[in-house]
Amino acid sequence: MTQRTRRPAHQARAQATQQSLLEAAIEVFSTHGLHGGSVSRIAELAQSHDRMIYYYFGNKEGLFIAALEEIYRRYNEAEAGVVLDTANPIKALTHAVEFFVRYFRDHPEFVTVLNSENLHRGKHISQSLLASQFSKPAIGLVDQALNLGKQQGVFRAGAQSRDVYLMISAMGYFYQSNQYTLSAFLGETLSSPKCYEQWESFVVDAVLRTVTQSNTHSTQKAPQ
Amino acid sequence: MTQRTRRPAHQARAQATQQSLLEAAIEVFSTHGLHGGSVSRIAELAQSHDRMIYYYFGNKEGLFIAALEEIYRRYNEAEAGVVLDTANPIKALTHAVEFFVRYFRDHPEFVTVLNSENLHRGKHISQSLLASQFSKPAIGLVDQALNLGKQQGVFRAGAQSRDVYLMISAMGYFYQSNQYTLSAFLGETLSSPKCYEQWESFVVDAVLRTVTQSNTHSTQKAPQ
DNA sequence: CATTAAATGTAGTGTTTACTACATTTAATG
DNA sequence: CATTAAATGTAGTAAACACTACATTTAATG
Repeated sequence: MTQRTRRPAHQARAQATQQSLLEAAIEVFSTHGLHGGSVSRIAELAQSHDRMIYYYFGNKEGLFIAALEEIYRRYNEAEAGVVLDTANPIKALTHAVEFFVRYFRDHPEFVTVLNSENLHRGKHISQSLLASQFSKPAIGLVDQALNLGKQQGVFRAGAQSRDVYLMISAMGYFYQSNQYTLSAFLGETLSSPKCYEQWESFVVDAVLRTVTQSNTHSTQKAPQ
Repeated sequence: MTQRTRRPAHQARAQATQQSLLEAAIEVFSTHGLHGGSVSRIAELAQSHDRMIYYYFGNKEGLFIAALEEIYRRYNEAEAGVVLDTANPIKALTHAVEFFVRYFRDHPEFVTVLNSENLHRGKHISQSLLASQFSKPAIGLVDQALNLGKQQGVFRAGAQSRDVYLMISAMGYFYQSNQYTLSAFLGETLSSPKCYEQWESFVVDAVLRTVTQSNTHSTQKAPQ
C-alpha cells in the first residue's frame, strides 16, 4: 500500500495479514461466490478482522479482484513450469492436455472463482491492470506442441492453437465445473479417480484425433 | 398447491402469478446467482409480492429448485424436438452438435443457473424429485446419431455416447459460460456472430474427427 | 346474497450485510 | 525515550436480507 520501506517489521507482519486475507478470500469466494461469501467470514478464516480488508483492499470488490488476479497468476505460473518434449509432438501435446485437465481437477477454486467472475460478466477482470499480462503465456503450451507437430508433418496445418486450447480447456473445465449437475443428470458420479482417468484419456484421444493428419473428410476450411 | 379444482378463476390467476414468479426467478437467479438474487427483486420483476413466493414455493430455495427444474424441462423438451436424419449419420451428428452449441448460446440462463447449482454442489438438484426424469433423454440425441454411424461402419465402435455427449456439451457450454474471462484472457471477444460460427464449425469438425473411423477413405462430402 | 376459502396485500420482524468512526498497539527513528 | 506513523482492535451504522403475522380482496357455492 502506501507504507514507506523504512519499517521492515511492520511491513512483514502487514504482508502476512494481506496474504492470509487473500488466501481466505480465495477459499470463501470459491465455495460461496462473490455475494455468498461475506467479508466477516473471510476475516475470521484469516484470523484477522474485516477492518483489515478495507485497509488493504479498499472494499469487498477490491479483495475479489485481488483473489482473481492471484488464481490467474498461479495458473500462469504452473503453465510456465511445464516442459514439453520437443522431439515428440504427440507426447508433447498429450502432456499439455494432461496438465490442463489435471490443473482444473486439482484447483477447483480456480474454476469456481472464474465462474463467479463470468456470472458478473467479467466486470472485475476488465478492471484489473494485470489482466493484460495474463494473455501472454495463455495458449503458449498448446501453441508450442502444435507447431512442433506441424513442422514434423504429424499435425495438420489447419488446426489453430486458439481452437485447440479452447477445446482442451472446455473438456477439462466443464467436467470439473459441472460435475454435480452432470452426476445427477447422467445418473452416475464423475468424481471417482477411475472416471477421471477414463475422461482424461478420452480428452487426449479426442484432441489428438482432431489435430493429426488424416485423409478423412473435413468441414473445416483451409488455414489462412 | 393445495387448492381444490373447484375455483377455476382463482386457479387461473394463481397459476399466472406462479408462472410469472418462476419466470422472474429464472431471470434474476441467472443474472445474479442464488445469493445475489433477492426475493424482493424477483417479486418486483414479476409484478407481484415476495409474500407470494412463500405462498407458492415455501421459501427462496424452493423457488430456486422450481427454476432449476423448469430450465431442465425446457432443455429436455428442446432436445426431444430435434429430428435427426437417420440415413446420414454424419449429417445427424452434425445436427446434434449444432443443436447443443446453439442451445447453450441462445439460453445463457440455462448455463448460469446450472453454474449456480454447481457452486452449491448440486444441493438442490439432488433434492428434486423430477431430477431422475431428466436423465432419460439426456444422451439420447448423441446416442442415436452415434449408433447410426456405428451400424453403417462410419463411426468407430470405441466411441462411447457418454464421452461424446460430454465433449459436445463441454465445448458448447464452456464457450458460452466463460466468454468474459476468455475474452479478457485471450485478448479477443468471442461473442461476435463470426466467432461463434467459426467455433461451431470447429466443434463439429472435432467431434466428427473423434468418432469417425480413422482409416476410412470417406469421400462423403460434409453437410452444409 | 351470505358464506367461505383461496389468493393477495400490508406492514412489519430479527438478522446479516458491507462498511466506518474512533481508539489502541506496535516498532522504527530522531 | 519520546515521537510518529503504520498496523490493528473495537464498536458501531444504515441498509438489505429472508421471512412472517395479520388484514383484505376475490369469486365460487349453498
